[in-house]
Amino acid sequence: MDTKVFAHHDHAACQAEGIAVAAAVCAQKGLRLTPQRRRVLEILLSRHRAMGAYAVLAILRGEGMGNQPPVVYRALDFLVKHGFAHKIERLNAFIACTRPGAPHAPAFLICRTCDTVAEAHIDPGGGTLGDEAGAAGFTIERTVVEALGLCPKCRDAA
Amino acid sequence: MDTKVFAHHDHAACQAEGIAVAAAVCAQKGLRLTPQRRRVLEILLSRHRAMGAYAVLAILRGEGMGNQPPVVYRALDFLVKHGFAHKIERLNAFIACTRPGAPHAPAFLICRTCDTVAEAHIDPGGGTLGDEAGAAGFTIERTVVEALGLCPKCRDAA
DNA sequence: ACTTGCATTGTTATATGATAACATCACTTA
DNA sequence: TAAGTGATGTTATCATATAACAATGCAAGT
Ligand SMILES: [Zn+2]
Ligand SMILES: [Zn+2]
Ligand SMILES: [Zn+2]
Ligand SMILES: [Zn+2]
Repeated sequence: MDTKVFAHHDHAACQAEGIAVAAAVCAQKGLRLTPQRRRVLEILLSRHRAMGAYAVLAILRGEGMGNQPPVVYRALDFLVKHGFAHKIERLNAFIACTRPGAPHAPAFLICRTCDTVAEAHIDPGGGTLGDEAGAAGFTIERTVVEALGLCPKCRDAA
Repeated sequence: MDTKVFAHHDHAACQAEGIAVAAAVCAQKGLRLTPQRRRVLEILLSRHRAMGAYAVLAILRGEGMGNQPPVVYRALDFLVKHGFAHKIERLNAFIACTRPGAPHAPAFLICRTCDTVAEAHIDPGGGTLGDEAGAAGFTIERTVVEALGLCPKCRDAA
């Protein structure tokens, strides 16, 4: 799990690696990491928080890289579709993936005080829910798992 | 788990019980299950599907029980706050609780074909995620767990 | 009955999140 | 060059949710 995000870490490396991996995966799969898409990913990578589409759009606007909602939604759709970003349903917001390229079932730890979001990885068919789904004949294709609470730093501060 | 919702069952009993339990809990806790709130709960209980706030509002309108968004959002807030309904984050929609009154951590199985939603119950601090959160010092207060896939009926039909 | 306080409801307006539709541009390939 | 495809620009609109304030209803205490 990437709970390092709750503590000090080499964040410049986070960002650089995120972009580098995305670029490598795109090159390998024949996808086009266009300037807009790359910039949106950079924006998401700039912090370990989820950002709303319109917050991203505001930044793009300031840089002359797009003025209308579809611009940012298209970029976000691309990033989410290919696993470079995730949508946090609870927040209607988006965050860069910390394990891009590799297929995985993400889960998120969301601090209600500082809004930091850590990405964990789970077995989508595992646990109690997987057992019950199996017993009921329900086929799980995708999971949304988001835990809300307090990160260690904010808990200690309280 | 209430996966009976994927098959034939005595649904009239579902509805009657939902209302009866809500009324009993409200009486016991000094809450007011007003006509509007009761009616919204009845609407949610009418099917094992999540309904958008505006879909509920459309029904209320047809019955002269409210014309503006705040009417339905207030009723939904009340029902969610006191555990008579849940919000499905993935769908921006609401569903009646199948275990009202008792505190619980719900999880949902959402069929992408027929839109039926079953409510399961999980241990919020259990499983891989709970372990990882504990290891990271993250305190889980609430969980959003939504599995998307195919219910047995729709899978057999495919 | 009166009044005081508080929860609920009515209503207007607006904020926030997301997509449809269509024109234009750019890059690839025949 | 021409056609085909994917990406971008742009307008308009839809969908979801809340702020703010007025009016009403209800209960407790006098
Ligand atoms: Zn980092
Ligand atoms: Zn925090
Ligand atoms: Zn039923
Ligand atoms: Zn189904």
